[in-house]
Amino acid sequence: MTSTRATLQQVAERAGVSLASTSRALHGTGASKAMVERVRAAAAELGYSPDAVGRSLRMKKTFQIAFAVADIGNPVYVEMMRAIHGVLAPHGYRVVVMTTGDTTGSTADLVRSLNSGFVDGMVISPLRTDDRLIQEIQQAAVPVVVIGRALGDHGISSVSTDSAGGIGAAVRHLHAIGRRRVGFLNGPLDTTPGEARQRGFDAAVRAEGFAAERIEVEIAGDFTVAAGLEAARRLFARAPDGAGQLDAVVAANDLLAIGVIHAARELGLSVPQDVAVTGMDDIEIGRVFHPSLTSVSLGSTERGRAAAQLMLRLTEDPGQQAQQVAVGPALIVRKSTDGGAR
Amino acid sequence: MTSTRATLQQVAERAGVSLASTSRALHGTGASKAMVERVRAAAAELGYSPDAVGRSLRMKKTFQIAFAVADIGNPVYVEMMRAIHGVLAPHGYRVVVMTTGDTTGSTADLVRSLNSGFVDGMVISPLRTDDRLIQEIQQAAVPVVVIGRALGDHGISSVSTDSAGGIGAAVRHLHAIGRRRVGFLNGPLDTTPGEARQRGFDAAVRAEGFAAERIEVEIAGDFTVAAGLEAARRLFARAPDGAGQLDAVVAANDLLAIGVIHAARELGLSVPQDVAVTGMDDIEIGRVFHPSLTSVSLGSTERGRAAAQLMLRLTEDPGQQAQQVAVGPALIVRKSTDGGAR
DNA sequence: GTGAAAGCGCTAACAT
DNA sequence: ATGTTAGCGCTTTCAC
Repeated sequence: MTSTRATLQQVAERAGVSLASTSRALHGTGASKAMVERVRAAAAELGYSPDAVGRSLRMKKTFQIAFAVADIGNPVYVEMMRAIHGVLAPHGYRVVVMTTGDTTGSTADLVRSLNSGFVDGMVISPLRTDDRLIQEIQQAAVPVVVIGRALGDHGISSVSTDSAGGIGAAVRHLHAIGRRRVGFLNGPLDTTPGEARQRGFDAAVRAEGFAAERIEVEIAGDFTVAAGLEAARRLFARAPDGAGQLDAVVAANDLLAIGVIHAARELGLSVPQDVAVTGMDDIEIGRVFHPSLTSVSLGSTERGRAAAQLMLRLTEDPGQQAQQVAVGPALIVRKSTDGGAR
Repeated sequence: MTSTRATLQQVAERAGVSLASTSRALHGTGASKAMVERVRAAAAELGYSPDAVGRSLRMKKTFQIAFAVADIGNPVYVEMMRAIHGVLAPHGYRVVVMTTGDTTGSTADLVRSLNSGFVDGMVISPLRTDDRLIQEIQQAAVPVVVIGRALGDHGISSVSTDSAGGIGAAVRHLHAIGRRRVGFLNGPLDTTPGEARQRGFDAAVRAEGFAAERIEVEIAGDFTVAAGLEAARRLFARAPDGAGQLDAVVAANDLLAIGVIHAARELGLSVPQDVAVTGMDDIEIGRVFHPSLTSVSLGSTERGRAAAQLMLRLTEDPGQQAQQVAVGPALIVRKSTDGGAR
C-alpha cells in the first residue's frame, strides 16, 4: 500500500519527461506513441490516479450536479433521483443530494450557495416558489433546472407537467363510472402542487356537472400517509353515512390516497365498492397495494430523465437559452376504482 | 447580476488589505475588529462567496462523503441515505450518491476510484463481498465504513446487524402462534443478506423442532416484489392445497413478503388466517400495507446514522482504529401474522 | 512533439 | 495584528 497518492509531477519525474507531456500523454492528445507508452508505464508503477480537485480548479468544472428536494425519502423524489443518476453517471457526473428545507427562504439560500462552485449545475424540485427564489435561480452561478412549475416566462429551464389536467382526468373517470358524490383530499394550498391540483379539481367538477352540495374538500397538513389518514377521517365525517356518504375520493397524491383507503377501512367502507379512490404520481407501492391504486402518472422517471438531459446540454453550453419540457399526465386505472358501475 | 464570481483577491483589493488578512478576517481568526468589519463590507459589496474547489485543494478536504449502494431506489437504502444525510449535512458535509453495480468487481472499482480524492470518505453497503473488495477497502485512500457484514477482523469499520438472528425471531414467533408448516422465501444465496438469512432460517427451524418434511425453501432472483411474487408462486405450488398447505411463510425482506401476500391472494388464501407472513427490514410501506406487515426491523435509519457518525469521527482522525457498531434486530408484530391461534 | 511556466482560488507558514 | 509568499494538483497557453 502506497502511503500517499502519487501526483502528476511524480509520474513525470518517474518517466523522465515534462509535466506537460505527462498530462497530454494521459489524455491522449498530441503525444507520440512512445511518450504515451512511457508515461502510462510510469503512472501504472506509481498507481497514479488523477486528482479530481486539482483538475476541477484548473478546468473550472466539478463534474458534479446537485439534486435538491424537500424530502429525499419521498418516493416521487427517489424515482426522480434514480432517473437523474441514471442519465448523468454514464457521462461522468456525480450526483450530490441536497435538501431545500421547508421554506422558500431556505430554498433560495440553497440556490445562492451555488456561488461556492461545488457543482456544475442543480436540478431542483421546490415545493413552493416565490419571487426571491425565482430571482436567485435567475442569478444562479450555474445552470439550474426546475422540476415543477413551468418557469419559461422567467427565463428559467423547467420540466413541468399538467397536474391540474391530471386531476381532471381522475374526476372524469370517477364520473364515468357513475360516482356522483365526490371528495377531494388535497395537500397544503400554498404549495405548487397543492395549488395546481385544487385548480384542476375545481375546474373538473364544474365541467362534469357535479352538484356543489355533493362535493367535499379537505386539506391535509402535508403530502404524507399520516397526514392523509387524519384528514381523510375529517373528510368522511363531514359526509355522514347513508345517502350522504361519499362514493369517490380524489387524493392529491398516492400517499394521501393510501391514507384515504385506511380511513375508509376504519369506517367499514369497502374500496372501490362503497368508495372509489384515486391517487396521483403512480408510485411503485401503489401497484402492489391492496387494492391496487388507480393513479394519475406524472412521469416522475421521465421528468427526472428529461431534467438531467436538459442539464447535460446546459453544462456543455451554459450561455444557452432556457429550455422547457412538458410531460403529460396519464390516468392509470387499477382496482381502487375498478368495481364496476353501482 | 455580477457576471463573474468575485475571488478573495478581489475582496482584498477592494478592502485595500492583504490577501491573508482577508482570509483571516472572513474566518474570524486573529483579525482586529476593524479589519473584520472592513473586509466584511468589501465582501458584501462584491457579493463574494468562497470557492469550494480552491479551498478543497488547499485544505485537502472536500467536505463530501459518498454513499454507495447497488440500487438507490430500494427503500432500505433510501432510509439509510436519509439518515446519513441528516447526520452529515449539519456538519457541513455534502452527500454524493453512487451505485456499486451488480458485481463485486464493479464495487471494488468504485472503492478504488476514491483515489481521485473527490470525497473525504465513503459509506458503502455492498450486496456481495469478496477478497478483492475487502482489499480495496483496506487500501482505500479515504476512510470507508461498510454497512452490512461485520468486517472488524479485516480492520475495516463496519455497522452490522444480526439478520440471521432476526430470521430466528420470526421463526420462533410463527411457531409460538401455532404454525407448523413453514416456507422460506429467500433472495440470492451468494449475497451477504441471502447467506445470513438462510443460515438463520436453517438454525431456527431446527431449534424450534420443525419437521424437515414440513419445510419448503424457495429462492427469488433478487430482493424485489416482482421476483418475490414469481418465486412465491413456485413456493406455494410445491406445497399443495389441503393438509399439506403452508401455514406460514418467512420472507427474507419486506419486498419479497409483499410478493408472497400477492401470491397467497391469487390462490384465495387469506393472510394471516390461512398463511401468516413475515418480512424483514420494516420499511415504511409495510406499516400501511394491508394487512400490515409483521417484520424484523434491522434498524436501517439507526444503521445509517451510526455509519455517518462513525464516518465523522474517522474524517476528523483518519489514523484511527477501525470501529465496529452492531444494531440488534427487533421483531415487530403486525396484522400479517396476528390472526390468533388456529 | 515536447518543455517551461503561468495560474485556477485558497490557506497557512513565516516574517514583520 | 498584518503582510509576503509558497504551494495544494492540474491543464493549457506559449515557445521551441
